[in-house]
Amino acid sequence: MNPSAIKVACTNCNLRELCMPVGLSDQDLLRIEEVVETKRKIKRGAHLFKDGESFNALYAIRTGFFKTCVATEDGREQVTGFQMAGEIMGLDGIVSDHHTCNAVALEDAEVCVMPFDQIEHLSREVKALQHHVHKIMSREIVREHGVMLLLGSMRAEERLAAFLLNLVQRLHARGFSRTELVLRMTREEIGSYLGLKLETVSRTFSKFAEEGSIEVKQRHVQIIDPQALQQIVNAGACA
Amino acid sequence: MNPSAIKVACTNCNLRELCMPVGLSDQDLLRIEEVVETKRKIKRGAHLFKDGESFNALYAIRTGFFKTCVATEDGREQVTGFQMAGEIMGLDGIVSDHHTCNAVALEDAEVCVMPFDQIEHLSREVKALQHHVHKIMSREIVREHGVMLLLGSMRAEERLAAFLLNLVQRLHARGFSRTELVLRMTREEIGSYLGLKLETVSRTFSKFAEEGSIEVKQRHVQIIDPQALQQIVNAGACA
DNA sequence: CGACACCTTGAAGAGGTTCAAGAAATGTGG
DNA sequence: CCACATTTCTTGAACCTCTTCAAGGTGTCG
Repeated sequence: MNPSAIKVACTNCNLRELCMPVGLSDQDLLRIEEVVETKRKIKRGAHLFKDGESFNALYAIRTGFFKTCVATEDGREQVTGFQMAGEIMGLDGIVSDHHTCNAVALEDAEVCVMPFDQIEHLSREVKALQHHVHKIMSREIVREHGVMLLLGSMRAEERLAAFLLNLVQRLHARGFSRTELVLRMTREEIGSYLGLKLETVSRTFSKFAEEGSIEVKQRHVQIIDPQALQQIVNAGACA
Repeated sequence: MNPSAIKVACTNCNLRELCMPVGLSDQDLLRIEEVVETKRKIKRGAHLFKDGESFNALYAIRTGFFKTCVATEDGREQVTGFQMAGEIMGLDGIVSDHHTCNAVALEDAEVCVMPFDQIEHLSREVKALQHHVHKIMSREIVREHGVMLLLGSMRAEERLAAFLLNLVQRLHARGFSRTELVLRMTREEIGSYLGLKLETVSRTFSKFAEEGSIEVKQRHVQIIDPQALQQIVNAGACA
């Protein structure tokens, strides 16, 4: 058994409303809690799962921050997302019983391990869980539509502005500041996600800072003028 | 009732193995057939569903060809995919009970309408159906990862080559030629999907034709040298 | 404290876009 | 069935954004 595996209790988890259906009976909640068998700790830089590994479970992030990325044999890499507390990882593995991307912790992290056969079993009995699983997958599909829009039709400044706004919005939903954030990823990782080179990311940060929209000190970013950023995102479409 | 609604029979459908789980008992198959209540005909240019409409059903394409696209209020548009016979549309609508993209027929089409509440109901009882639904959603997530890789890290030629190879591969799986295809979409729609302008798409077609990899007559494309196209896709990663 | 990873900035260059014009195909109505 | 309007496609030339290459600075961790 994994030495970093720990028993878990959804009942007291403050992320419950993020990863669990709402309005469950106490009884159903307890049954789901049995599915969420263990926690697993992941050190910064370590993989939660790797491309090619067999798929067994979905993972709900309790603490920490992850990136997921796909890679081709010939060395191309693309960050497909950044995940934070309450978000679910591993959905890519269902179709082929093998993971098709890598999940890497960008800071020390803890995830809840949810064996997928148990999820399927229980969601045949608990309607709310079933629908919740469907919603989670649908949400991921819709999120990726948004990324495709970003990659396919936005320019560098628009991409970075949209990225920053998305990040703070998600952080704010978790109780953090809506104006201040600490980036857990490198410029290169941001660039990969946004389809830009790290130099372009860096330059664009500097440009936003010059314009007074943000303040940047390495990975600490302060959003000074969120509306200016929003403006940048919307303005581009007027072409 | 929709005048173009027609009773359907999965049992004889030659696309069954594409949209249905395999190894079903005759009994289960009949039950699923009840879920697939009706067909619906869509004229070229008409919407199957629109962004904002309430979500009721998933759609399996019987004949015809679709595009799905997202749009922002401010006029930006992005084609998120092209769908052909046997593929499932509408997954985007599950999360919010409303569709978040547009599905437009690029040629006269017929789809099977599968009310989602019935799918959920039945997949609580038929394990194979449940898993099949999960796989379909996971497959879409993985597909979109591929598009993100394409948009985020490939150059124009690589994108178009990958696009063509993907199209013929899917067509071939449906019994069509693996070297000849008729594009059902405009250069502009290809461009939107690939994050390029229509002029770039056109120029790149011409370039491939000059190099002898393909022959292009408007929307008729003949793949002369598939390996050359594959080469182009792989080569780019060596940077 | 030193090695290493990460970030910033500049200058030159390439790839893709934009603007523009014309050609080919498609659809429409008489 | 043909003429005309419209849409779609191709191609050229100038331009612009982002990349590439390069160097130096900053921060971090053992």
